[in-house]
Amino acid sequence: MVANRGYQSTGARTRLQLIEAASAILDEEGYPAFTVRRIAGKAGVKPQLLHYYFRSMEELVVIVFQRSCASYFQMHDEALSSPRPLRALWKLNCDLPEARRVLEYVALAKIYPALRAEMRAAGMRFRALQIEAIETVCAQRGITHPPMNAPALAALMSAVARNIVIEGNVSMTAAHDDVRAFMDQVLAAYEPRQPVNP
Amino acid sequence: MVANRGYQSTGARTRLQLIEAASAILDEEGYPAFTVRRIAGKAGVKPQLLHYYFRSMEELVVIVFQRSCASYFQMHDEALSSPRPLRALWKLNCDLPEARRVLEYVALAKIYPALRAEMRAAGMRFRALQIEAIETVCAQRGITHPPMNAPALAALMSAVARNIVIEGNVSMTAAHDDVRAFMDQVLAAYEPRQPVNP
DNA sequence: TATACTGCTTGACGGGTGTACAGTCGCGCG
DNA sequence: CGCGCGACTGTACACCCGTCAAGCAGTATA
Repeated sequence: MVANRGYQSTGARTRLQLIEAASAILDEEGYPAFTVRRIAGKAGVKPQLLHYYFRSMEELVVIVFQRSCASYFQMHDEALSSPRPLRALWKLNCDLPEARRVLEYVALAKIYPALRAEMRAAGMRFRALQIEAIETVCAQRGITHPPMNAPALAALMSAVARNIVIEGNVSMTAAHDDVRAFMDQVLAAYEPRQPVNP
Repeated sequence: MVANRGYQSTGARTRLQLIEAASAILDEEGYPAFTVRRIAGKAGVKPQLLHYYFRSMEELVVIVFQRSCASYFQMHDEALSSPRPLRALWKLNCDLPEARRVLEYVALAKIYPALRAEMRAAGMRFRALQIEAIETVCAQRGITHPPMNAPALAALMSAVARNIVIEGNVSMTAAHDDVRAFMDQVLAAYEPRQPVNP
């Protein structure tokens, strides 16, 4: 038997290539380029192979999304485990590539109902984690009267970061620094601005 | 000469029908249905007429967007002229159909560069108006130390409202009431919650 | 050696997309 | 009447879309 370089078979390897190509396409060219032929082209593979490995585009897009989620979950988890979880979370929310991706999925969700369901589930999962983290921070730091309740802060961070991306998509950056400063001020009620000195 | 029912000619009337059909399609079915044939079908007209009146889909989408802007400008203006401009603005921002539309345009802007430019211009225009309105409110009510500066508040309102719509698109409503409550609390620093009694 | 299975290729289907352009109809005007 | 013109139609192009069925090479299994 031949060494299989970490893959169960060449088939699984091709499959992975397709998933990665799809992911890359979405990042680099956005939802309009998320098509059978473009993805296969990017993967250097015949378009029909896509239907050999995936029932349909809908199945593929869901898998790609779940993969995004998994990798995001790691970053998310690291952020929430860091010394200043809320600052880290906010920074993660502001991560451009990651936030852009969400918008592409939003567009695709209009076409693929299964993706819609998946996004809903993931969204609620992440929000719940964030709410929990915020409440933990409040408890640990003895913050009894935060500027807003935990769900509101979680939703606020998502909203502001996401809107910066949306507006950025049409080259609108006015007021972004201001709203960033505001968020910084809000977070200051929870966590110090500077990292704890070693 | 025949009475022309308010239109310069039947041609102009058909043209308007197409624009309205395009607008309706975008509202009812979203960006994926924004196609020559669907729009013409909705208008009850042969698809080729679309290219008789418009150079391309890009031209049409820009015109449709400008029309949206014009009608939105009216509402926007009324809101900012009302006794409690910020409350009215917030309510307008939360207007579902209107906010949904923006998302469809965002998706289309990925395809049509001209729309991108148009959206940028419009976005900056509206934001500037809002900032001005916020500053006026502060001046009139003697608010010298608002919770945040005017640009931040303007961006914040857009962001929060827009995110509610985005999440609503995937049936996510968790934390929305909370973040609404927070916005209400923020606005309370500027304007009373209840309308002034007559 | 025969069989079955995996991985992939070939070729094609039906339908949708935006766009182009020559032709036709009806009506007003000279 | 005849001309012109604006409104509209017929027909067509080239391309892209997702999907499917059949076949084929190589390997593993029996």
